[in-house]
Amino acid sequence: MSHTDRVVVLVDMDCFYCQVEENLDPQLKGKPLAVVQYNTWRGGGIIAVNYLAREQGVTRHMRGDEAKRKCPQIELVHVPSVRGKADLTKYRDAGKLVASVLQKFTPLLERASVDEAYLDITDAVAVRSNFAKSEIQLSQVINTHVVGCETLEFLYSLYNFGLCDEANLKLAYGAVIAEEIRAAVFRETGYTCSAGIAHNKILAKLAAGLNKPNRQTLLPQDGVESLYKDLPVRKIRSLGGKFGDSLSEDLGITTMAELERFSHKDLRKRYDDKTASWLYNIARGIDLEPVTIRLVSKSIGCAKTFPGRNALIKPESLRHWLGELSAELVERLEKDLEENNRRAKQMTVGFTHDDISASRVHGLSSYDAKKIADDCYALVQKHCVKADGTFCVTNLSINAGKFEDCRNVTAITSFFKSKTVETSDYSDETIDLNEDTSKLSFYKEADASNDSITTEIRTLEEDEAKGSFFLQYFEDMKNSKKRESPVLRDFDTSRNLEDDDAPSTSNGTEICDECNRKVSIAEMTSHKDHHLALQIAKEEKLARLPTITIKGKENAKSKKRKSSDAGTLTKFLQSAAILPEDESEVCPQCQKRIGRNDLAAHLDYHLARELHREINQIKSCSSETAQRSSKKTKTTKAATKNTRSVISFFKPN
DNA sequence: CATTCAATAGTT
DNA sequence: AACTATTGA
Repeated sequence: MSHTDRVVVLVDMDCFYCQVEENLDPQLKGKPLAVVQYNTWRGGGIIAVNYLAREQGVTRHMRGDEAKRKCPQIELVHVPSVRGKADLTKYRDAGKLVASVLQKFTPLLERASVDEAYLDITDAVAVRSNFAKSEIQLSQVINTHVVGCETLEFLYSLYNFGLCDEANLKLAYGAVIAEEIRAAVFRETGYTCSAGIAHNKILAKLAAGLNKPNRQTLLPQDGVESLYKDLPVRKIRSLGGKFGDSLSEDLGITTMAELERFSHKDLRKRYDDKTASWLYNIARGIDLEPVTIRLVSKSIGCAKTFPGRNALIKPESLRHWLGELSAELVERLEKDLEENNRRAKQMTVGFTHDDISASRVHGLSSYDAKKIADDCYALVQKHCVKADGTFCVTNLSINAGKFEDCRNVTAITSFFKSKTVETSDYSDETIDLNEDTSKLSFYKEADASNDSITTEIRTLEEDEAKGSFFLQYFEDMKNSKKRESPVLRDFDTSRNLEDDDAPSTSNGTEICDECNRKVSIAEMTSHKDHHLALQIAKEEKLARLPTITIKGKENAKSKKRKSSDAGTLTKFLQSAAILPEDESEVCPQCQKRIGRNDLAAHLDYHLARELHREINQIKSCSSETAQRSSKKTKTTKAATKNTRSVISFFKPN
């Protein structure tokens, strides 16, 4: 029961609105592009920029005109204007399509915005690792970056020298599944996305932003320290605004590493218990907030600003715009009723007048645009009209919420009560019955039948088209001899506080000069062996890469030799560190002192590292062709030549 | 005169 | 219920 038990993925669509436009009009692909709303004032406001345009320095916040100046070739797509205001329907619909794909991988899906969602794939990972027949291969995580080390090094560490903990293995399977998720999203929607894989939501979100676009990032718990070293506090979700600024100012800090120096007690002096605990945990990469099932929004609203001279001062214009807003609102509410079988019971009308914002709540008995507009008009007028009878409104919004389910929900409710505990590990998760659980293929299937879950499994098995996670899940469950009882996860935020007085670096450890990680002194020898053996693994992986031709004759032997030779090689390297100056030279790559006779081989080691990095980059950009192919050829040659030297480096003469 | 619009969560 | 803060495209 620890904070590293879960596997959380944050899927974030790349410049989503731009991708939606590119797919609707494929001619736009390959061109710098921005999406703008309204073109009346300085070319409209930019709300999304694709990566080609970002390369040219185009950013959000810019006006369309400014973007044109920066990047004359840029294509500007305008958000359609309906009833005088921006209509974001197509992006909302595209977001729903993506969510429907994500849903196939776990019911524990939380839509965080139109283009972002959290997935708790802990159970899918458990299934994978329980039934895995072989080690995870690099090819399964070819688009994955790992914070703190090379992906290959991370994979290797999972299976050797006992350095791996269960937690990192889970994340590795999480990355494999995340690759599959992103591939499915692309296959079924044509959109690319980035993802973060970590033990919690905060870290998953942070990780997802590290390698964009169309890449994913695994953030191991032991990668947090290096990442936090220079990470500005504002990069953490919810610390990007005023609170983060005041935090930085109050504590006199800039980075997360600096925040970690504050004890819980120190934080408690300035913040309430909840905030202090949250900060304390987050500074250590701990976040216990659960992924909650949420597929639909809790409110639906629309708004419009009337800046400067557009301010509303006449009753007719006020009534007009409330009419437009309520028309849009009703349209969306009716669509929502169709899709989600629910009705909003309350509305809130918001308004800004003379720089003062206010809002009023009102019952919502029917989806009647005229009645809503009239009700809103009365409320706004009552509040905004001054003593002299004039008013000046610069912003209007209408929001609908307090949804109630229309459908007979008892069948589903009773299903959860009777079946959830025995079949699922989600019993501790909040399940909002306002959600349209019938959309979950699993629940729908189960609900449609009164038979037991086992019967249901057979139905699913017979239906190949239902290629969901659950098919595999139940398949594995059924074949499993022993099944662990459901585990209750602990999200109590008051727990998991480490002892304030404990030293941040425990005794008996040293920093490995290869990887800068803390390693216990007792384990240092085998840890060093790990780095050496890693090189052998790299040779093997290099040899296996399909686009690279390397003589593989030494593979089998080098693997066999691994255990027997690693120790001697360790001694070789360690002795190199204390060589006298006249018999050695300082390596220009790593500044280590290397015996003169071994310098050539040592340089090959660095070359192999570099090659691996290059090859990784080529592999991960497989869509590009022309420009890359020349580089690829060059690299292939170099790999053939140099890797053999690396092999010989490990071969006893 | 100018991001604009949308959605959520927390506080009082 | 009203208001504020935050995030994100």
